[in-house]
Amino acid sequence: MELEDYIIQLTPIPRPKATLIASYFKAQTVKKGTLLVEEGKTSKQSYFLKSGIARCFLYDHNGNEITTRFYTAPATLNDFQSFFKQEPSKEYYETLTHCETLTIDLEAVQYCFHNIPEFREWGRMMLTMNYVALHERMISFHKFDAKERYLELLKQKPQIIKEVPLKYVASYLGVTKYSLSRIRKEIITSP
Amino acid sequence: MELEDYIIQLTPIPRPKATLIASYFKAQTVKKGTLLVEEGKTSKQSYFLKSGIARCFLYDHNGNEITTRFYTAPATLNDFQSFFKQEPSKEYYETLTHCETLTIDLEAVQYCFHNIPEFREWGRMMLTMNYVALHERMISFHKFDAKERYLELLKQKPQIIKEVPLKYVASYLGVTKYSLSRIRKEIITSP
DNA sequence: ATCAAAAGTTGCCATAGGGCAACACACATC
DNA sequence: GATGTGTGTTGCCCTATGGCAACTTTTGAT
Repeated sequence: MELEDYIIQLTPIPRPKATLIASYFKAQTVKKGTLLVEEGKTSKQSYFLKSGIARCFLYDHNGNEITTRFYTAPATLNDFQSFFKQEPSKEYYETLTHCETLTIDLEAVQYCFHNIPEFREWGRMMLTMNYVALHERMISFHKFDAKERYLELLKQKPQIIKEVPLKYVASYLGVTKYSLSRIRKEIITSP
Repeated sequence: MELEDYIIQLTPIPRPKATLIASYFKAQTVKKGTLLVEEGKTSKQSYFLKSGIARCFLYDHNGNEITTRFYTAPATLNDFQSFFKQEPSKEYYETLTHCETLTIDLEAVQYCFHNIPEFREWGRMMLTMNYVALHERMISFHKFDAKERYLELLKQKPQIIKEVPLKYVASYLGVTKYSLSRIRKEIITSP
């Protein structure tokens, strides 16, 4: 999906303004397995994912990777804390497929923030949406068990279940790959 | 803590501006056990907690209360989704002690948003802080077990452990009150 | 087509935490 | 001081999930 259309879809904004905002982004193609943001480094860019899938992950104290979030196009991707505060990121962001992205650097974001009120509004919308999504995720951990969370993800984002290796999905759901494999089996054998 | 000082502490802003912002809030005292926001109702106000403790909670599918967040003064308290989008809240917000609050309604917030750039900035800061805090919480669920989460809470917000009934703390940590009671015992008997 | 590496599955046993029921304790009210 | 309600503890057993090791399947590179 094009960035313009993505913006218009999410916030009431005249098309020319959306086009203007989109003009500050630069197109890029990124191959599978690329780290867009690295732990310990300060994020210099924000991304719009035009096509493809990405994930955010970190390591626990045993050195195991934990996937904390998936991004499926169309989506915006950045590390709020690192990008806006210009401090080292605590997580990695990695493409899981070949991706087409649009990128924008902090300078351009700040320029747009000051000069395009609709951009501010869009930014606030993005932040709120992210907060709400995270909150829902947190609640699902309290209310549901692993199997229910898996079924919910399958319903909401089947693309992830289909295209992403099980181990990443497992840690995202808060279980091991062994457990998730058993959950799958259970679902298949007893519907 | 006074709202002015709270604002100044969190965002670079001249005191007169902070005073101006604070002037849009109205003082109130609220007794223990009051619901500030109710599930199913649209939140009309945002709160600054000058003193006291509050919590946010909801019910799972078994009818059990789950505490999703604690607020210890000084803190701002609102339901972003319900307040800003004016849609029904999905959760309850309840005072756990007698509280002194300052309240502001949506109209005043919007007026300030349009007329005080520093207020916008402060709002964005609040939202970012909330997002980051929630994200940290989410990560702690992936990385740590119940005992470790308890010890972390004890370190970060001892006031909550001291003053809030165990059952609320338990559901906040994602365990039953039985398990939390056992975790406590374990910590006492084997340090 | 072949082969190596990555991904996924499964048997086995270990462990964390759930949930009931009974009990202990504190404190507020009368 | 008696009584009741809310709070916290604990014994018991059960279930969900963890984690290792061995295995099968899929995928990707040459």
